[in-house]
Amino acid sequence: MWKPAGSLSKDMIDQRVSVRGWAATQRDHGGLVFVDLRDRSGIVQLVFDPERSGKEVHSAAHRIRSETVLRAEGTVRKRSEETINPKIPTGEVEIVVEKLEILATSKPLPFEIEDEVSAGEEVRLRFRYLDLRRPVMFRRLAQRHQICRAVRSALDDAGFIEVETPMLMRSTPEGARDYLVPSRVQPGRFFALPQSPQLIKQILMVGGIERYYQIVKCFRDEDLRADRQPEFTQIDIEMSFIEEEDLFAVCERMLRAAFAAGGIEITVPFPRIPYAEAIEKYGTDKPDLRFALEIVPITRLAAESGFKVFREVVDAGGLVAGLRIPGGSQAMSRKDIDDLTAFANRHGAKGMAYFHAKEGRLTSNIAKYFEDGLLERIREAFGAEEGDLVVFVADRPKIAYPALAALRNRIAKDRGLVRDEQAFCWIVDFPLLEWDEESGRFAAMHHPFTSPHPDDLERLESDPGSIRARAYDCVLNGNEIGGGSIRIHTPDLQCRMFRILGIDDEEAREKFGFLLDALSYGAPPHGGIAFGLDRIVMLITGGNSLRDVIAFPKTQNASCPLTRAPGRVSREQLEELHLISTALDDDAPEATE
RNA sequence: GGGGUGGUAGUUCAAUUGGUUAGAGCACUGCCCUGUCACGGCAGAAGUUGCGGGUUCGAAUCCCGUCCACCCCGCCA
Repeated sequence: MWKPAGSLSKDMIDQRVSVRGWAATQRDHGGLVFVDLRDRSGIVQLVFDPERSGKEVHSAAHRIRSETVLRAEGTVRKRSEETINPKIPTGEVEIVVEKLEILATSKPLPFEIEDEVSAGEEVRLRFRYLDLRRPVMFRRLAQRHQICRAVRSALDDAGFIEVETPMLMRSTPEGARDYLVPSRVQPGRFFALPQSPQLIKQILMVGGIERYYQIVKCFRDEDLRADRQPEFTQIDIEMSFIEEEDLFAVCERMLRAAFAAGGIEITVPFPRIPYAEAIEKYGTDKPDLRFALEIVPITRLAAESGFKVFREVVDAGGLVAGLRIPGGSQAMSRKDIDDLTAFANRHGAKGMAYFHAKEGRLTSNIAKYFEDGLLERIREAFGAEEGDLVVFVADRPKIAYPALAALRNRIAKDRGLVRDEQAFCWIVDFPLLEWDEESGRFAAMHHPFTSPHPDDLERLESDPGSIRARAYDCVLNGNEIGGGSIRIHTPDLQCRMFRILGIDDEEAREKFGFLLDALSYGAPPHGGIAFGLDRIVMLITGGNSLRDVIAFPKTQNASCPLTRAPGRVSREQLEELHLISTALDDDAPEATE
């Protein structure tokens, strides 16, 4: 007899039903009382009629307030033609209540429970249980669940098994900052929460699991962003006896299933783009391919100009490159261009030069430094047509490319060039190492367990900077949604790799001995990847923030307004853990001088 | 660590740019109301203007510090 509120329909007319849920709104006419009852399935209108509901039930109805929890029993009635509410799916019927039970009452609400959210985020998170009652929030969580189901099912079909891995692990050098957990039993020693189960899943491959996956929480103690939470969920995958293409095929099938669960059809296979090409064309290793707007290098042409800024950059071995903004000369005001320049400055560029394509030639405040023939060759390089604007950044590649990438995204958004589609790609052939200015040594671009490209192996010691890695990222619409690599599976190569990273044999033994040992007992060639589940769900549900697809997210300073975590602990707890806090404690008595 | 935006009633916002009693919508309380669905009507309560200090005859408004939220840079193998 119990029915979900959203399930009521014409088919149930004259049936006696019972519903339970929350009072969304109450319209008390003194005589007639209407209550919109909400549960997670939807809303149905309850009617309290003094004649049909009885005196007691009717008077109890006056006590119903917003978010009163109740159970009602009554008869489904067809609404008369003029009282049908077309705005809700159950709008053709209503329930004439004959029995009413008030199960719980609610204090006045800090904000209204409706999809068009008016409250600020801090309030929403403090009262997350109210926020979650908003239908859109339930839909997002339900969708997340469906996506997980699809992922599990797709990987299951491909022969993967889900294996749980420890949350209390060893802290390892490099990578993000670890969340540490002190050991009570072993004074002065610490566990680390996993940044990802990287090594443990490789050990699983050595253990003959062959195909592992896990939907698993990971922890990184770094600063937050709209698309970064300190605790987040990965779809973690590892496979034995495979090459890159085998993994890509599995992932493409999995992603197609995941997006289908979110009602989005995607095209596979995804284009493969070498890292170097991505940087040259888009300035970034996570290009948004929903629009073209490719970067055009004009370093050689810039060298011929009399423009000092360009000349100096070229002489220092830098890059001069630009973007053609179709119709930009006509559409953009001087202020728009100034704003764009300020934007480029925020992203590291020292300035932004520009040309208008007008009356068949390029003009601007710097055109006088360029001969006519040179201007024409620059115009041709960009294919600039009447009314276009061309903007330039000149700097070291390390500065210029990111600035151009940021400009590219900004311009496409501003000018409405972004197609409504899901543009996936694999970025491949990453460099194995990158030079770290701070420590004055090479660091692994992906991680130290990534296999170098076999063709480059002989240069590993002689020219480490030139080695390609068997690493790859999966990129969607300018977002990195996954990354992984084919791993090193022999102890010799792993030790060579450690040495290049400045980890000597002794330290390698101390910190990664278990891995080297494992690799010594017949490790299969293997590789894997990890996808950011939260990001994927965010992109599928069209959200702007990870916080909208995580039930209980952290705020920007990594705290939880609901539980007020992190909190203080007692002196006794610290002592038990052999810890002393160096932080000034507000609750402690003032230190006297 | 750095840059930006914001913080005023439970909540979302306003306050003529330093001026005398800090307002409005929604929510809340009371009364009235038999076809509403953003119900309606009448009346009412509700404020440490984030916090601390300063300038001033006078501060929500200006200055300094600090806390919180959001966006970005750094950081995130």
